[in-house]
Amino acid sequence: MTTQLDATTPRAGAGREKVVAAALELFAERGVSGTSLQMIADRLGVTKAAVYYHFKAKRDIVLAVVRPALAEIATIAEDAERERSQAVRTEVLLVGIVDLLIRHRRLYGIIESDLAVGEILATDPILASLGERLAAVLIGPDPDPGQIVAANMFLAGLKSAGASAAAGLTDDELRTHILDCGRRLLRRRRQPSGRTATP
Amino acid sequence: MTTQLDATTPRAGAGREKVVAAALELFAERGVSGTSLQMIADRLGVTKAAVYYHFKAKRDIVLAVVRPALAEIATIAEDAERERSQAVRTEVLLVGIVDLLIRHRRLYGIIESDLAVGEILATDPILASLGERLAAVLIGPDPDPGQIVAANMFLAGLKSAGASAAAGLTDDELRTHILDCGRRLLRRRRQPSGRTATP
DNA sequence: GTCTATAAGACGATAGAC
DNA sequence: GTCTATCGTCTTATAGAC
Repeated sequence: MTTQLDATTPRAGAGREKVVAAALELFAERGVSGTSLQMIADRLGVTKAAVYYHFKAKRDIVLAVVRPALAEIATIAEDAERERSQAVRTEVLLVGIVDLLIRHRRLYGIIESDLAVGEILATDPILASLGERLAAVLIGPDPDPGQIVAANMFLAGLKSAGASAAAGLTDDELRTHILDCGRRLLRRRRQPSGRTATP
Repeated sequence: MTTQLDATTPRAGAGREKVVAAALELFAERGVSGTSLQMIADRLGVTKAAVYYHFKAKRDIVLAVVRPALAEIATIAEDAERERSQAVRTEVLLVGIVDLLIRHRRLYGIIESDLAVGEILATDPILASLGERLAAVLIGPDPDPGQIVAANMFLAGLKSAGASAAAGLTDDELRTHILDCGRRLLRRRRQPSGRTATP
């Protein structure tokens, strides 16, 4: 084992990762605003100052918790963007996001359920535009308002669908049901104004 | 004008209602946890102590802001429960909730986007069970897991669908699109295991 | 009904010893 | 890498004058 740097996290260490793990649990339980550095320190059995050795601000802990999953979403969006048909782009992104949600169930709720997180994410220019970019790939170039509403409902609903309904479901069952919801919401409908295809 | 009590708020007064109005604005802008009593007082041009004359705790302000709309939802749920067919119950509740969302756009986001609100609402036994009760009426007596996931996605997605997509839409257009989403998600599908009807 | 003043404590963050 | 100790600020909430 060398001390070479990891690609995603500068100076990754055991202590640093313990902080991230404890923060993830607490953020999921009580929200980011509802979690103090004292609580993170208590869960690890250390003091606040020890936590500050690994991260110089709370904001950096939030980013460290959230960034890996968001980077994964960005990769999935790139994969989807390479597809030539919009129907396939939608399907690739849909399956990719749902799969990611299943693998990181708790994380999705953290991002979606705290206004403070949005402000922190807005700091990072790549992360800031991710939400809009997802919606854009999900529904294609010139969407009608109905599609925008549907895409937003799906992306926001992912959180709760994964959380409160997860009671007795296996990962595979949950994935199937959420995918079904996504397809229902995002399937292209006939244009209300008449034309169904362009030459 | 007499000084008789209002049914919903004990000792309703102009000052009290100003506090509620200012709190509603701030909660919508910055979340409940992100709003201090100082901010509410500043917006009204008074001191914190003046706010404390009307409400003895922040918790009570949150309840005063949220309770009227939740009471309305409860009434709609009762109306829906009186219908004999499940399809009609779903439709009545669906239309009622969406209509309420349109009328109180900001409020829905407040309830959904702050874990602290959930804890406060859990204090009030009637309000606490409202979410589960809504899902129950929305999908009927013995729902399959897919319906539960769909109902949760719809109820959670309402918030974001109303907020970020509302850019250039009139209330009526937004209502139409959200209703369309709700019907797509909640329409009963064939049972995957075979039987489509019971004798 | 609104004010000043203040209590009592949590918060994020820092300095410096070990 | 973790500690003690602390700074300065913010928080909810109260007491008592006007």
